[in-house]
Amino acid sequence: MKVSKQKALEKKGWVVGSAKDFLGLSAEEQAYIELRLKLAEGLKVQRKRRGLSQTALAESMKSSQSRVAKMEAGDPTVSLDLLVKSLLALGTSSRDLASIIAGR
Amino acid sequence: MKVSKQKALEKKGWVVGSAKDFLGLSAEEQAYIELRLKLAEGLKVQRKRRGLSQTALAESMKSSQSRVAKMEAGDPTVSLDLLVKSLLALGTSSRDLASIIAGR
DNA sequence: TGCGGGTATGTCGGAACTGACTTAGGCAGC
DNA sequence: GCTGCCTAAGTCAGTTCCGACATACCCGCA
Repeated sequence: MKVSKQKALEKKGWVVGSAKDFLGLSAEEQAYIELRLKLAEGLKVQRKRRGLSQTALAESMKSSQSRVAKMEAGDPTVSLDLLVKSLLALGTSSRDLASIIAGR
Repeated sequence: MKVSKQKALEKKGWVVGSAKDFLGLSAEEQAYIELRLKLAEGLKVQRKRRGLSQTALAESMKSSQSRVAKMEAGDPTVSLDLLVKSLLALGTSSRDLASIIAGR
Protein backbone atom coordinates (compact mmCIF):
# COMPACT_ATOMS: atom_id res chain seq x y z
CA MET A 1 0.00 0.00 0.00
CA LYS A 2 1.26 3.41 -0.88
CA VAL A 3 2.16 5.72 1.93
CA SER A 4 0.05 8.47 0.44
CA LYS A 5 -2.99 6.25 0.55
CA GLN A 6 -2.40 5.31 4.14
CA LYS A 7 -2.04 8.96 5.05
CA ALA A 8 -5.38 9.66 3.43
CA LEU A 9 -7.00 6.91 5.44
CA GLU A 10 -5.50 8.15 8.65
CA LYS A 11 -6.86 11.56 7.91
CA LYS A 12 -10.29 9.98 7.78
CA GLY A 13 -9.77 8.68 11.26
CA TRP A 14 -8.60 5.15 10.68
CA VAL A 15 -6.15 3.83 13.18
CA VAL A 16 -3.99 1.91 10.84
CA GLY A 17 -1.55 -0.79 11.72
CA SER A 18 -0.69 -2.29 15.08
CA ALA A 19 2.28 -3.05 17.26
CA LYS A 20 3.19 -6.11 15.29
CA ASP A 21 3.00 -4.46 11.92
CA PHE A 22 3.40 -0.73 12.29
CA LEU A 23 4.53 -0.05 8.77
CA GLY A 24 1.36 -1.16 7.06
CA LEU A 25 -1.95 -2.91 7.29
CA SER A 26 -2.34 -6.62 7.62
CA ALA A 27 -3.98 -8.27 4.66
CA GLU A 28 -7.31 -8.47 6.45
CA GLU A 29 -7.25 -4.90 7.63
CA GLN A 30 -6.49 -3.75 4.15
CA ALA A 31 -9.17 -5.89 2.55
CA TYR A 32 -11.66 -4.75 5.14
CA ILE A 33 -10.99 -1.06 4.62
CA GLU A 34 -11.00 -1.34 0.87
CA LEU A 35 -14.29 -3.17 1.05
CA ARG A 36 -15.76 -0.32 3.04
CA LEU A 37 -14.49 2.23 0.59
CA LYS A 38 -16.01 0.30 -2.29
CA LEU A 39 -19.36 0.20 -0.56
CA ALA A 40 -19.16 3.87 0.37
CA GLU A 41 -18.46 4.79 -3.21
CA GLY A 42 -21.13 2.43 -4.46
CA LEU A 43 -23.63 4.00 -2.12
CA LYS A 44 -22.93 7.47 -3.37
CA VAL A 45 -23.25 6.36 -6.96
CA GLN A 46 -26.49 4.47 -6.39
CA ARG A 47 -28.04 7.29 -4.44
CA LYS A 48 -27.25 9.88 -7.08
CA ARG A 49 -28.39 7.55 -9.80
CA ARG A 50 -31.77 7.57 -8.11
CA GLY A 51 -31.71 11.33 -7.74
CA LEU A 52 -32.07 11.28 -3.98
CA SER A 53 -30.58 13.70 -1.48
CA GLN A 54 -28.85 12.36 1.60
CA THR A 55 -31.80 13.55 3.61
CA ALA A 56 -34.29 11.67 1.44
CA LEU A 57 -32.31 8.45 1.68
CA ALA A 58 -31.94 8.89 5.42
CA GLU A 59 -35.67 9.23 5.85
CA SER A 60 -36.48 6.25 3.67
CA MET A 61 -34.30 4.05 5.82
CA LYS A 62 -34.96 5.75 9.16
CA SER A 63 -31.48 7.04 9.61
CA SER A 64 -30.19 10.58 9.59
CA GLN A 65 -28.56 12.84 7.03
CA SER A 66 -25.40 13.05 9.07
CA ARG A 67 -25.06 9.25 9.12
CA VAL A 68 -25.48 9.11 5.37
CA ALA A 69 -22.81 11.74 4.93
CA LYS A 70 -20.47 9.79 7.17
CA MET A 71 -21.20 6.59 5.29
CA GLU A 72 -20.28 8.11 1.99
CA ALA A 73 -17.21 9.74 3.47
CA GLY A 74 -15.93 6.37 4.68
CA ASP A 75 -16.09 7.45 8.31
CA PRO A 76 -14.86 4.65 10.59
CA THR A 77 -17.73 5.10 13.02
CA VAL A 78 -20.04 3.68 10.39
CA SER A 79 -20.36 -0.09 10.29
CA LEU A 80 -20.38 -2.32 7.25
CA ASP A 81 -23.80 -3.31 8.47
CA LEU A 82 -25.24 0.14 7.97
CA LEU A 83 -23.50 0.56 4.65
CA VAL A 84 -25.07 -2.62 3.33
CA LYS A 85 -28.48 -1.80 4.75
CA SER A 86 -28.35 1.53 2.95
CA LEU A 87 -27.58 -0.10 -0.34
CA LEU A 88 -30.41 -2.55 0.16
CA ALA A 89 -32.73 0.32 1.03
CA LEU A 90 -31.86 1.78 -2.35
CA GLY A 91 -33.06 -1.43 -3.93
CA THR A 92 -29.65 -2.80 -4.79
CA SER A 93 -29.88 -6.47 -5.68
CA SER A 94 -27.49 -9.02 -4.28
CA ARG A 95 -26.03 -9.33 -7.74
CA ASP A 96 -25.30 -5.62 -7.88
CA LEU A 97 -24.00 -5.73 -4.35
CA ALA A 98 -21.65 -8.50 -5.36
CA SER A 99 -20.29 -6.52 -8.27
CA ILE A 100 -19.72 -3.49 -6.09
CA ILE A 101 -17.71 -5.69 -3.75
CA ALA A 102 -15.83 -7.43 -6.49
CA GLY A 103 -14.95 -3.95 -7.71
CA ARG A 104 -16.52 -3.61 -11.08
CA MET B 1 -41.65 -15.98 1.58
CA LYS B 2 -42.98 -19.24 2.82
CA VAL B 3 -44.48 -19.32 6.27
CA SER B 4 -42.33 -22.31 7.19
CA LYS B 5 -39.21 -20.36 6.41
CA GLN B 6 -40.34 -17.42 8.46
CA LYS B 7 -41.05 -19.72 11.37
CA ALA B 8 -37.54 -21.07 11.11
CA LEU B 9 -36.11 -17.58 11.20
CA GLU B 10 -38.20 -16.63 14.18
CA LYS B 11 -36.94 -19.67 15.97
CA LYS B 12 -33.45 -18.32 15.47
CA GLY B 13 -34.49 -15.15 17.23
CA TRP B 14 -35.31 -12.85 14.37
CA VAL B 15 -38.05 -10.39 15.01
CA VAL B 16 -39.64 -10.46 11.66
CA GLY B 17 -42.00 -7.90 10.25
CA SER B 18 -43.35 -4.81 11.90
CA ALA B 19 -46.62 -3.16 12.71
CA LYS B 20 -47.08 -1.97 9.18
CA ASP B 21 -46.33 -5.28 7.57
CA PHE B 22 -46.97 -8.07 10.02
CA LEU B 23 -47.48 -10.80 7.49
CA GLY B 24 -44.04 -10.77 5.97
CA LEU B 25 -40.72 -9.08 5.57
CA SER B 26 -40.16 -6.00 3.52
CA ALA B 27 -37.92 -6.48 0.51
CA GLU B 28 -34.95 -4.99 2.33
CA GLU B 29 -35.46 -7.01 5.47
CA GLN B 30 -35.63 -10.16 3.44
CA ALA B 31 -32.58 -9.30 1.35
CA TYR B 32 -30.67 -8.41 4.49
CA ILE B 33 -31.48 -11.63 6.30
CA GLU B 34 -30.76 -13.77 3.28
CA LEU B 35 -27.45 -12.02 2.85
CA ARG B 36 -26.56 -12.88 6.43
CA LEU B 37 -27.51 -16.47 5.94
CA LYS B 38 -25.37 -16.68 2.82
CA LEU B 39 -22.40 -15.30 4.69
CA ALA B 40 -22.99 -17.59 7.64
CA GLU B 41 -23.08 -20.59 5.38
CA GLY B 42 -20.07 -19.34 3.43
CA LEU B 43 -18.14 -18.94 6.63
CA LYS B 44 -18.82 -22.49 7.73
CA VAL B 45 -17.78 -23.84 4.35
CA GLN B 46 -14.59 -21.78 4.18
CA ARG B 47 -13.59 -22.66 7.72
CA LYS B 48 -14.03 -26.38 7.18
CA ARG B 49 -12.27 -26.18 3.86
CA ARG B 50 -9.27 -24.93 5.76
CA GLY B 51 -9.63 -27.62 8.40
CA LEU B 52 -9.95 -25.21 11.31
CA SER B 53 -12.02 -25.65 14.44
CA GLN B 54 -14.20 -22.80 15.63
CA THR B 55 -11.75 -22.28 18.45
CA ALA B 56 -8.80 -22.00 16.07
CA LEU B 57 -10.58 -19.47 13.89
CA ALA B 58 -11.66 -17.51 16.95
CA GLU B 59 -8.09 -17.26 18.16
CA SER B 60 -6.72 -16.22 14.81
CA MET B 61 -9.15 -13.33 14.68
CA LYS B 62 -9.23 -12.51 18.39
CA SER B 63 -12.80 -13.47 18.92
CA SER B 64 -14.25 -16.38 20.85
CA GLN B 65 -15.50 -19.84 20.01
CA SER B 66 -19.01 -18.95 21.10
CA ARG B 67 -19.10 -15.97 18.72
CA VAL B 68 -18.00 -18.16 15.86
CA ALA B 69 -20.71 -20.67 16.67
CA LYS B 70 -23.31 -17.89 16.74
CA MET B 71 -22.03 -16.50 13.45
CA GLU B 72 -22.42 -19.81 11.71
CA ALA B 73 -25.81 -20.34 13.29
CA GLY B 74 -27.07 -17.06 11.88
CA ASP B 75 -27.66 -15.62 15.33
CA PRO B 76 -29.10 -12.10 15.07
CA THR B 77 -26.79 -10.74 17.74
CA VAL B 78 -23.91 -11.13 15.32
CA SER B 79 -23.29 -8.20 13.00
CA LEU B 80 -22.62 -8.38 9.29
CA ASP B 81 -19.42 -6.64 10.16
CA LEU B 82 -18.12 -9.54 12.19
CA LEU B 83 -19.28 -12.06 9.63
CA VAL B 84 -17.32 -10.32 6.91
CA LYS B 85 -14.27 -9.85 9.10
CA SER B 86 -14.29 -13.57 9.80
CA LEU B 87 -14.36 -14.40 6.15
CA LEU B 88 -11.51 -12.00 5.49
CA ALA B 89 -9.57 -13.53 8.37
CA LEU B 90 -9.89 -16.85 6.56
CA GLY B 91 -8.25 -15.26 3.57
CA THR B 92 -11.34 -14.97 1.44
CA SER B 93 -10.72 -12.66 -1.50
CA SER B 94 -13.18 -9.97 -2.47
CA ARG B 95 -13.97 -12.01 -5.54
CA ASP B 96 -14.88 -15.01 -3.43
CA LEU B 97 -16.79 -12.78 -1.08
CA ALA B 98 -18.74 -11.41 -4.01
CA SER B 99 -19.67 -14.86 -5.21
CA ILE B 100 -20.82 -15.88 -1.75
CA ILE B 101 -23.07 -12.85 -1.73
CA ALA B 102 -24.31 -13.33 -5.24
CA GLY B 103 -25.15 -16.85 -4.16
CA ARG B 104 -23.06 -19.00 -6.38
C1' DT C 1 -26.49 40.47 -0.79
C1' DG C 2 -29.58 37.15 1.38
C1' DC C 3 -31.92 32.80 1.09
C1' DG C 4 -32.51 27.78 0.63
C1' DG C 5 -31.21 23.07 -0.47
C1' DG C 6 -27.55 19.90 -0.12
C1' DT C 7 -23.57 18.22 2.30
C1' DA C 8 -19.83 17.83 6.06
C1' DT C 9 -18.46 17.43 10.87
C1' DG C 10 -18.80 17.15 15.88
C1' DT C 11 -21.17 15.71 20.12
C1' DC C 12 -24.07 12.91 23.15
C1' DG C 13 -27.30 9.52 25.53
C1' DG C 14 -29.10 5.24 24.65
C1' DA C 15 -29.12 0.92 22.00
C1' DA C 16 -26.74 -2.91 20.01
C1' DC C 17 -22.78 -5.80 19.73
C1' DT C 18 -18.54 -7.93 21.56
C1' DG C 19 -15.35 -11.14 23.97
C1' DA C 20 -15.07 -13.88 27.90
C1' DC C 21 -16.95 -17.24 30.56
C1' DT C 22 -19.93 -21.14 31.68
C1' DT C 23 -22.50 -25.15 30.82
C1' DA C 24 -24.31 -28.78 28.01
C1' DG C 25 -24.53 -32.09 24.19
C1' DG C 26 -22.53 -35.06 20.51
C1' DC C 27 -19.27 -38.29 19.03
C1' DA C 28 -14.92 -40.45 18.44
C1' DG C 29 -11.33 -43.76 20.52
C1' DC C 30 -9.87 -46.06 24.45
C1' DG D 1 -17.89 -46.59 31.26
C1' DC D 2 -14.81 -42.14 30.75
C1' DT D 3 -11.84 -38.74 28.41
C1' DG D 4 -11.01 -35.46 24.98
C1' DC D 5 -12.31 -32.46 21.25
C1' DC D 6 -15.82 -29.91 18.83
C1' DT D 7 -19.91 -27.26 18.76
C1' DA D 8 -24.23 -24.95 20.69
C1' DA D 9 -26.38 -21.77 23.69
C1' DG D 10 -26.88 -18.59 27.67
C1' DT D 11 -25.28 -14.51 30.45
C1' DC D 12 -23.04 -10.17 31.34
C1' DA D 13 -20.09 -5.96 31.71
C1' DG D 14 -17.57 -3.07 28.71
C1' DT D 15 -17.17 -1.11 24.18
C1' DT D 16 -18.83 0.49 19.86
C1' DC D 17 -22.30 2.27 16.95
C1' DC D 18 -26.70 4.48 16.30
C1' DG D 19 -30.02 8.42 15.48
C1' DA D 20 -30.71 12.97 16.62
C1' DC D 21 -29.30 17.46 16.87
C1' DA D 22 -26.50 21.56 16.11
C1' DT D 23 -23.65 23.94 13.26
C1' DA D 24 -20.91 25.30 9.35
C1' DC D 25 -19.78 25.30 4.54
C1' DC D 26 -20.74 25.54 -0.40
C1' DC D 27 -23.27 26.96 -4.46
C1' DG D 28 -27.04 28.55 -7.44
C1' DC D 29 -30.57 31.93 -7.83
C1' DA D 30 -33.11 36.02 -7.14
